[in-house]
Amino acid sequence: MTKETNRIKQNFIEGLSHISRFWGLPKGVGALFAVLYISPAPLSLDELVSQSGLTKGAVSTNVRALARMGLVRRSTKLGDRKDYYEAETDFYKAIRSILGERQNREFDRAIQSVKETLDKLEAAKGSMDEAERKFLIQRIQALQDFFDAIDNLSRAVTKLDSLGLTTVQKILSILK
Amino acid sequence: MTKETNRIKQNFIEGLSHISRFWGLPKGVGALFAVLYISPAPLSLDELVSQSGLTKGAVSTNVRALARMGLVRRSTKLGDRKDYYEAETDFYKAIRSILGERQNREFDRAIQSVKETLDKLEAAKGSMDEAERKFLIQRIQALQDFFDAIDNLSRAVTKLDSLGLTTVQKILSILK
DNA sequence: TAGAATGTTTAGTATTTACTAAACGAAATA
DNA sequence: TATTTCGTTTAGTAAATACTAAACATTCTA
Repeated sequence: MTKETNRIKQNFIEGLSHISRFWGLPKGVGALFAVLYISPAPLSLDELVSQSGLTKGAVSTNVRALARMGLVRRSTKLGDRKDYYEAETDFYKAIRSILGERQNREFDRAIQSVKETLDKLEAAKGSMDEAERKFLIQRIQALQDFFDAIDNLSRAVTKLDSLGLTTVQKILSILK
Repeated sequence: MTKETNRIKQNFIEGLSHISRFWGLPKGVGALFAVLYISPAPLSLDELVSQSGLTKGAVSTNVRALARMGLVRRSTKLGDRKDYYEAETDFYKAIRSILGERQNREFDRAIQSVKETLDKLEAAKGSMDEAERKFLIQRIQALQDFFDAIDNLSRAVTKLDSLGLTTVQKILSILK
């Protein structure tokens, strides 16, 4: 591999590391995805270690996170007990996977707590100032509705085949 | 304010703190928004201090972050030099503000670095293996296209008046 | 079964982030 | 001009996070 090639790849890896951090993920996650994404063939954990500069432990956990998000796939070669990883190149598939993941975990629980507050308010009829109760219910219900809308949008997105420019234009033209 | 009322409010504040952290924001941000959101009137910085349990410094910086995101508005009262803050209740407006904010800042810069890599690859004709160059260009171009699609989607969203259930259903029904 | 190869987990550390307390600056009032 | 009121900034600290190095468990091979 030429010096120039190497420099360009390094630049790309750093770029994705940065984007990764911007999205609140460890930069190692971005770096590993970058390494895999510009590799024409699946890479083993040790290859990831040498190409990313991270240690085995870090690669192990970060690449697992990537797999959970659907951004990389795990594969094996016959007669080789190493695990190999390759980048998912269908980003829409990855988005669907990520949204699905988030849906089921903390996001739902977090939203649940808002619903809980609402239930408590409904039950508190009589035990608190009625005007205030009405006000709080109205406000928190509006928040709840908003979360539901987000939830629905995310469900909608997971059903799309892609998010190409034409799709977006289509959406826009219809709603404008 | 009754004990019960207080307990319910506290529950709500904790809920939003949690959601805030889930979205990668300081929990103080969520707490402050919650306090403002369930307040029928704008609150001063000192009132936020007492109702959130944070110190002045923390409230100052966190509430400023909220204002930058468009989730709270600053206001003043005549003949009173305190600043007052109130929650934005139009969440779609807030979303537009947040997306607009993100757009212009780091996200653009991050994406720019991918574009940069692409340019370098284009310029590297001759100075590296041609097959590999073509491969890298193809891959990174695909990533670039994806980012552009996201960018367009976010622009599209900022143009929507709301994201109500009917809107989402409309999108779905058209694209399915 | 001993040894090697592989991936995961753990314990400790470094880094980053968000907070507190207090100093500060600016603006209003006396 | 001195004093008070208010918000911001700063310096230091606490907490959370992501990493490294090494121990560990498991599976394969000799």
